Amino acid sequence: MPETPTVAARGPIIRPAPLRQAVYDALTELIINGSLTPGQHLVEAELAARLGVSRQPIREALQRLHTAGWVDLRPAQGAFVHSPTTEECAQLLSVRAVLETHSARGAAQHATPPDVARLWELQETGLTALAAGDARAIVEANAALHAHITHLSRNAVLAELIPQVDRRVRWYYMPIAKPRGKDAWSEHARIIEAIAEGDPDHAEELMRRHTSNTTDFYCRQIASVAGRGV
Amino acid sequence: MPETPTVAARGPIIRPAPLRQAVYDALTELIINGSLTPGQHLVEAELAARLGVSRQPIREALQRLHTAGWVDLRPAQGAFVHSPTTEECAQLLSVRAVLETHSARGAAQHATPPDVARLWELQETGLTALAAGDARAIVEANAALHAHITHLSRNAVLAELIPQVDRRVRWYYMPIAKPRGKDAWSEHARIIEAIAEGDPDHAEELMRRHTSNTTDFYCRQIASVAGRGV
DNA sequence: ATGCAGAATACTGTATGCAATCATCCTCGC
DNA sequence: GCGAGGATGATTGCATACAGTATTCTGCAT
Repeated sequence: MPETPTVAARGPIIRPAPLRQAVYDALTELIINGSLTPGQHLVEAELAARLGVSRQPIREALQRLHTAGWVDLRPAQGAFVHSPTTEECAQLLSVRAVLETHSARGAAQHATPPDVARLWELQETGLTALAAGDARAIVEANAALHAHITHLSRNAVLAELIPQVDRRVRWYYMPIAKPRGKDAWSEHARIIEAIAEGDPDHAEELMRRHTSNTTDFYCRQIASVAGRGV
Repeated sequence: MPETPTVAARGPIIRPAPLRQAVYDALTELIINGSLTPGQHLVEAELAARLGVSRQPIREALQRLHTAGWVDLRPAQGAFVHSPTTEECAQLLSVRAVLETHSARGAAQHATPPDVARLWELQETGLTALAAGDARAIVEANAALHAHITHLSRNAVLAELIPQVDRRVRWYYMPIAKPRGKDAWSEHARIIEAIAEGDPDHAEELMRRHTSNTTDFYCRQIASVAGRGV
């Protein structure tokens, strides 16, 4: 559009960077914060108008959202916000457990002292968020810590795959972040210690138990609430 | 890629015109068989002319190829066929090992007699290809068998993630398929037996050793050719 | 009143056109 | 001779336009 992109107070994209990326970020945000509810039909023209762009970047972003598992793309019918089921959450957590366990082993093999120092920093951030009781900050810190452990594993494929799973887990994990937090972060500390000592077997085993605990906690929480699966 | 077998019951497969899917398949084929070499710049207009479609489906297919790891997409510069490194191959194989191991466990827990019968059919196909010495058929049968084991794990997330890794492994695996074949398929047989007996621990352990053997074989092969291993 | 058939509508899928950007190469100055 | 700057060609990114198809509403017959 010939309009000057200077005035972009709300909603519309501000960055002169690739539009599809901005659209992708905007849509994930809208899905995470609940502006777009599971099962909702996403009309391309509507989204285009809402974000102030044409349908083309919208389509490309929807493709990426599809491969990332955020939306279901049904041919000749359009995009729908993905509706997570309890089975899928459990599967997601189980796969995440396997991948994270593997990355913990790699991290213990490759981590350097500066790397470990960075981990302790992230651990501190998490504890602060936990003390403040900010669920969103807790989840974010948790993701940052796990992401860095993945990074330390020096495995590009792992680093590419885990975020795909982890971001979705993050979404489902939000409601249980606070009650689970205390135990989780003390487990984190032990994992970091094992990585610092360069003990792959120990780090792997600790991460296995950590993710297993998280999964169990989630399943129990779901069971106690019952009927949260759409 | 396998469509959901739950609905694929009757009626001729009516494909309205999923051009992007056809383009995606065509391009992957071109990459696998070497018509498009690693590092090559993929010009949209050129591909469009070559496949007889417009640039739009090409663009969408390239997006998917990017997320699948087949091409690198550099902003404002275009798509380039991904150049695999030996480190990446090793990482790919290690991640695949972890995921396949997990899926073998799931398969042993959920497989029914008909499922097992199907596995034996696929095993037979593989042995036939092995006897014929057709490298391509061997790799294909191997992929089919592993894919079915993944399917039997009844884990949608796994079924979504593994092909992303496996198809790329398939590509790198081609050169070593024949020499590795004999041992691989006898190991397959034992894994199928464990699944048939519903023994998750045994199936998991066998698959772990199987993938480990494949990884080692690959690394040794690379080392003997290039002179530098991992 | 209910079920079905037909048309209208809305949306997706595809094609084409235009502007911005990047790479390359030639020319000019030192 | 060598490096810097600008011009030119090519290619991507975005927008718009058109065609095909699924959905929905309406009207009619049962």
